[in-house]
Amino acid sequence: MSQTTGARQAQKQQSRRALLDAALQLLEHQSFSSLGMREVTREAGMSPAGFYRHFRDLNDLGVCLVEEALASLHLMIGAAFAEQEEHSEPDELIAHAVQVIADHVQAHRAHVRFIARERFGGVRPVREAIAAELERFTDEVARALALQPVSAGWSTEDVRMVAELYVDHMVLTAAALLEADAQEEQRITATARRQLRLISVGRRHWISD
Amino acid sequence: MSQTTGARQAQKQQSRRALLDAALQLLEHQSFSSLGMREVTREAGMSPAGFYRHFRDLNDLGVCLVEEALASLHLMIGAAFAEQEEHSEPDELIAHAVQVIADHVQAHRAHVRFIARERFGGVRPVREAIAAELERFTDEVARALALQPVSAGWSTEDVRMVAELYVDHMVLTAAALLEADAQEEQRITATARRQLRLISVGRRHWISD
DNA sequence: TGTACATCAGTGAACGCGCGTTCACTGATGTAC
DNA sequence: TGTACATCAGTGAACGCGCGTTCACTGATGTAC
Repeated sequence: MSQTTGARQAQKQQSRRALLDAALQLLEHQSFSSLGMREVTREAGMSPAGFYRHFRDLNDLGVCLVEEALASLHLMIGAAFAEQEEHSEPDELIAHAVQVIADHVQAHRAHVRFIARERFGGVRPVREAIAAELERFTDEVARALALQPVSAGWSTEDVRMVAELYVDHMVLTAAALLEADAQEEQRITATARRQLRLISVGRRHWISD
Repeated sequence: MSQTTGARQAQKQQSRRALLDAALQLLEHQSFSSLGMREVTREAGMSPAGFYRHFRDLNDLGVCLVEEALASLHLMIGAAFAEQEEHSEPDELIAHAVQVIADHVQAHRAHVRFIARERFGGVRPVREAIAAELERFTDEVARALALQPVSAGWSTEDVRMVAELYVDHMVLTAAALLEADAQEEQRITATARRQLRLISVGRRHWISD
């Protein structure tokens, strides 16, 4: 029976999860390059040698975290764009988008912190994995932007440039929200809405080459 | 005589410089939180114990690096704004500003890398020092923007929001240029110019509250 | 169902190594007379 | 200028400690008959 046959696999999966979660936990107060694997196994309640049953080394674990963190981001942006028809007013749409980011930070704090911290961090494999995922992410945003009426007649470079601006802005806003208390959160989201409005005004009056 | 009296101080200053430079050198391939102080003294050609004649610990050295790195950035932005009268065409001004950034990255590669990498890095004292300096930096930019004719009638919040957008954009562009070869540099600067133009268009058509 | 063997996730001890910090020291530089 | 003493930047040895990795192992889970 597959239910019992999978028991071992299920346990292994659970241990792997424990290692990933332990790492995310520890990364709240340090950056990835200073993380130790004894530290991670200790936090996960496993003996040091057990680590090697799941990952080749810490960088391997790091790359898995990148994929995991950006998968949830993909879902977020998908949801945000899917709902845009519900908001006829541009300002309403912007307010909603910023709220989606704030909610995402609330729900995936550790993942967002990891991406923000390691995007320009000192560990090449992790940095490159993040760059590659954000690239794909920007493509996705560019495709969605190209469908909006305001982009009619725009060159692909111009659409892409706006997509990059939005993605960078989103990641920076998320990073800023990480350390904010309730009051700072108000200020940050208010500023983010203004900035998105400025970009939106720029798009409406843009003359594409 | 003060020339000879200062000999000891001058030598000390030189050793301190050697430690800072050694750290900057090592930070090309790792992040600050994984830096070791034996590593730094080794690179500087000094015995480990000598370190304590100059810094309390590595964080102390890190904060000094922040101040140093952002001092050169202040000079840069000052120069960029001072020269703006020479460029009557907005597009020319934007192209010039982007060139100033590219030149700065070329001339202060290690400093720029340090700021980009540690801005959201895992070492709190360093992160907070960078945040504080960028804050002052943004104030400076906001003051310069307020003087431009296009900002007439704008609320201080709106001017500040644009300043933040510019500073973030500048730091991101500088970070992107760090790892770029000649061809990528073309793409990055071209995109940066487009983005600044979009923001510029947004500013011209903005209606401040 | 029961039995005998295979698999393999996780253990615990061991290894050599580099770490950060301390300490008493050395010897060039600085100062007082 | 010359001498005797003070300062203090930098040394080299020593410390205890936690690191990453390896190894033979244990015992629960899975498989074949």
